[in-house]
Amino acid sequence: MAIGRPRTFDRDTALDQAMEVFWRHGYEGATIAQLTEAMGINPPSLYAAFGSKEALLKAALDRYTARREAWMEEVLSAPTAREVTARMLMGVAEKQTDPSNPPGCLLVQGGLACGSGSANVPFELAARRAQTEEQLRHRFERAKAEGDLAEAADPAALARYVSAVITGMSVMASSGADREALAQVAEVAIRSVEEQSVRAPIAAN
Amino acid sequence: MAIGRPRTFDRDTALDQAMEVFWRHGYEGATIAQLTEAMGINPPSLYAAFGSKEALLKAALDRYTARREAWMEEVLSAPTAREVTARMLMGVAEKQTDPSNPPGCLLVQGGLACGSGSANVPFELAARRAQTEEQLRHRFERAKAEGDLAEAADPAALARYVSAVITGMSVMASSGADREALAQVAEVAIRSVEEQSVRAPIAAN
DNA sequence: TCCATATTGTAGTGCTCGCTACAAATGTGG
DNA sequence: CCACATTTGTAGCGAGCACTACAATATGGA
Repeated sequence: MAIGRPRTFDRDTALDQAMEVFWRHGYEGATIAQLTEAMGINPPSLYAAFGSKEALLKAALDRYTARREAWMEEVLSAPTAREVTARMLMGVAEKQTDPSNPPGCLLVQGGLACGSGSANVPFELAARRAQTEEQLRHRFERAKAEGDLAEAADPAALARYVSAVITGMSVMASSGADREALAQVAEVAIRSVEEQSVRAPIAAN
Repeated sequence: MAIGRPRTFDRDTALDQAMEVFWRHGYEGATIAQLTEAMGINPPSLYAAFGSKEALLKAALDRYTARREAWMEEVLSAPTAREVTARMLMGVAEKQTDPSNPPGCLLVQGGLACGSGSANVPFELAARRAQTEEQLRHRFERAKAEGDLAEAADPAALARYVSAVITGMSVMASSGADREALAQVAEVAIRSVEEQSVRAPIAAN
């Protein structure tokens, strides 16, 4: 059997370029022409490799979350809820203003409201944002079980709160806020979690 | 001199309908066909009255902020920084989940990232969001001068923080969070400002 | 060497976009 | 009742959209 003409581009490299376009212009604002030019390929190659514009977005989102996985694990491995929050928010302040990427977070910039033809894109992004919140909730539940968070603390509410602050920072970054501005916001938020922490945590590790 | 055929629609009513379409679908996701249908007019009437799609958005934004002006003044008239924040965030939790409007905030849902042809729409929205932050900053500066906020408090940072939380809540609301969820976030954030308040404020009002 | 298979580049497809030309309609002032 | 000014509805403009038909090209296997 024959194998066929080999593809001239690297799938993941092309996906990185597409990610950047979606990140900067949003799903609806990104055109196939912009995407193909950034990816260095022609439309038929794009459609053969990814299927559709929306499927390309999903592939880019998969790669986006996969890229942050290692960092997320490092964040969640911090010994206390307060330290988890601090690493998380300070990391976000840095990442969202990293000049080697578009500002903000792809899961927000991708599109909060879309036209009727792409109505499920906002859902897709929201579902991926919810994953981070869930990871935080689990971590905070563990913190409470370990006596690190106060008895009165609500892990789900805290996770929602941290998640909301992250989103707010993302929007700030996308409209031009610099790292110091984001770090100031992070600092205030970190104290909120600190406030609900037990003063002398068990710190069993 | 003659006066001409009278217009058959009310400008502000039509603007309200347009506002809702932009709110629900974003600037790029809203089509002229959707707008004219919601406004109950035909394209030539829209263009004669507002000039262009972008000018229509700006008119809708003007109306949006004008509508909230009275509420903002009521919020800012609260006696302490803590109370200002509480009224603000609890009001936001309620307004952003009010079923008589699309969820979230028009200044966020309108569009964070846009295609190259509408690049200044995100700027326009960011500028309007910045106004709220500025109002909060002024109010917090006054609070500090009145001895209501601690000496160590940074009014600008606090205003940025509250502004970021509002934005985060807006995104949460747009992806389906209910009022209780938003109120929980608000509650945590309010405690952050409380923490920077002087325990027995001068409360000179 | 020739076939089978897959990708490539060119050049479009139909469709919807924001926007407008134009003529009929509807009012006021003389 | 006529002349003028403005709006209305119809119909359609060029441009750009996501997407694809097709032929040329490049590989591995027989």
